[in-house]
Amino acid sequence: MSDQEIQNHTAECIQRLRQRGARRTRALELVIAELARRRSPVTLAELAATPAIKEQCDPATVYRLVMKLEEHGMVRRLGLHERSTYFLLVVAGQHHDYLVCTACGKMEEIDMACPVHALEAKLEKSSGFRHIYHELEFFGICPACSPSVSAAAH
Amino acid sequence: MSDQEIQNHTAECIQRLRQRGARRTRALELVIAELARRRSPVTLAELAATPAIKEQCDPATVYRLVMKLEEHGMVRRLGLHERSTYFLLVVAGQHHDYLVCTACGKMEEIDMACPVHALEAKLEKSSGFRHIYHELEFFGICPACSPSVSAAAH
DNA sequence: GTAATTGCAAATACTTTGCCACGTA
DNA sequence: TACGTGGCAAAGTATTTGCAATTAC
Repeated sequence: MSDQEIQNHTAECIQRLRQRGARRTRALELVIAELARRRSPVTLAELAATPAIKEQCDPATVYRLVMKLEEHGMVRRLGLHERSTYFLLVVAGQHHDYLVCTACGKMEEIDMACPVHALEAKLEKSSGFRHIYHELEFFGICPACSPSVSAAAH
Repeated sequence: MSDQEIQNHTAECIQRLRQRGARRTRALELVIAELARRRSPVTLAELAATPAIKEQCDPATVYRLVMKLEEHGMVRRLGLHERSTYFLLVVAGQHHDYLVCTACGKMEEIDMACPVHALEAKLEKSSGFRHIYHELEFFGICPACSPSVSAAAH
């Protein structure tokens, strides 16, 4: 996202939160802007360690803000099999799937049409679940790790 | 799986591990058999709390065994957005996707042809990753939770 | 002024490791 | 006997909460 888009999205998120009784605070702005700035999922620790945030917010505050954003559907969590959870800002029209190395943890976005979207509507009907979204990850051994991971794993 | 299939699969797993220097122990048998018996992903805590296991194994042992099984590709971990990780026995020809309620955590298997398998081979070529598998989960609000989760989430 | 928010510190929960005794081959 | 394995206990890491002080409106 461009700086302009980041600003717009940040403003929009804050606006939506304010309509639900939340207050506009510096910490909130910083966290949303940083999430918008990043293109990839981040852990709470990474987010809290961002210089601008680190200087001005307590990690507990970051935690509570991200939880609030998640409650309101503005942030999603991702299970990438690391010890800690990853979070990602929800931006309309944007969706990515990931390819993760089970040996070194390297994660890359997959650039392809996601074949699963079409199923969501169908699934809503058949299951009765609402607000369905999906998460799709591929796991494997990346080229760099290939040599060190022998046939042992299979 | 039937009792017979559970026994067969347990024996096969142990056999494969033994070929790699592992020893046949009671704890190993119990853990694999329990994983084979269950149809759904389990956490380490759940596994360790299984009566037969609880009586005869320390949780740390269960942890180490599951890690070992995972190293050898016999168990996979699943990110279902709970605080703890879920594990699932790998059985050739079996694959399931899941639908999880973000409000109560209820998880159900989805009974449908998985539309993603076909992509794995293609992805191996384009990415250079080896031994690719995928994980696909759908998240949403289940019918039981629908009333209590107002429009707030959207 | 009122209610939401923050920082700090402490409590949980989950995961991981060290070490020595033990069991398997 | 030799080395993988198990139990117990402790350490490490991530997450979550309590509470008083602060800030937004």
